[in-house]
Amino acid sequence: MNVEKAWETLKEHSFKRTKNREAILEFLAERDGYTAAMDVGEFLKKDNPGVSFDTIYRNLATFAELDILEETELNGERQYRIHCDPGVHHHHFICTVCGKTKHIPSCPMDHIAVNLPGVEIQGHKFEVYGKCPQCK
Amino acid sequence: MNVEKAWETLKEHSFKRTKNREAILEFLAERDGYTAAMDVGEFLKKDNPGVSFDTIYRNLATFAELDILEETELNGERQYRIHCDPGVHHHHFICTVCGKTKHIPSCPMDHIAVNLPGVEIQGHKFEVYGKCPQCK
DNA sequence: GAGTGAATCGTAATCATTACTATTAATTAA
DNA sequence: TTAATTAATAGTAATGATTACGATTCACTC
Repeated sequence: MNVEKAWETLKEHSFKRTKNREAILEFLAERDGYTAAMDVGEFLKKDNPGVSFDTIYRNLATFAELDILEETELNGERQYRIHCDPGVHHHHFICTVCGKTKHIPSCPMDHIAVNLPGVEIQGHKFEVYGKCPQCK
Repeated sequence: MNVEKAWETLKEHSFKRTKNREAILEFLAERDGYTAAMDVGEFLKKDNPGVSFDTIYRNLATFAELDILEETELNGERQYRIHCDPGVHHHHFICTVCGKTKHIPSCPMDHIAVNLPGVEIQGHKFEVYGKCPQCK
């Protein structure tokens, strides 16, 4: 998912092109891992010191709903990254030091015979944690 | 893991037998799914209205460290359950309505060729979410 | 360029969790 | 069995991320 594509998606859904949204996408496009919502906010403050929590959290949630960003929760913090392969279900290795991720294309739900009679499966979470080569 | 076994483990590590700890174990032994820390606290208040956050969180964390309880984080809340198969690595299906769990004995790490050269794997999380037969 | 609703600001509230000190209680050993 | 000692707890304040909301500003349409 590149930034151009994201703007197309936003336009399709009648979202406006604002400085804050530009800054969020610009920032996350440069990173290749998960970033906490608060850290995104810190970046926005460089250009816009008065940016409000409302703006940060609302836009990140909007982007996640539109599948522009991927979202996860780590250590009680919400984390976001640019969708690395939109539309294709996958998982991640996540570095616990720097947040960088590695794509894991396979999904445990395909490989594991999950024997759960009578239940209605709505979703799942699979993440691998550790240290990336740079942080070891 | 039954309550007797838990007390043995606690004794081995020189933890004292207190009313609060008895109540926590009694409560969680009766449940067959994850329960939020705050909900455990609510139960403690029945017998001990003045119980403090410190007591609730400290004991739950202690129990998790001793492998008496299993711990997870769901919707930004810490959740605990009696360890259903201590010492044997496994995962859970978790009902998003009532919190009840079903044991998943297999682990994706055994079945998936995770190709992550150079990384140091420290852990992983695999949970399946949905509705149990009673909550459908 | 004016009108309109979306987006934002500024700030307060919420909610789970953490922190800390004084007090109480469970165990140990005399 | 009691006294000593040390863990455990109560009570309460602080923290930190997130949510909420009225007032204002801004992006886009006509």
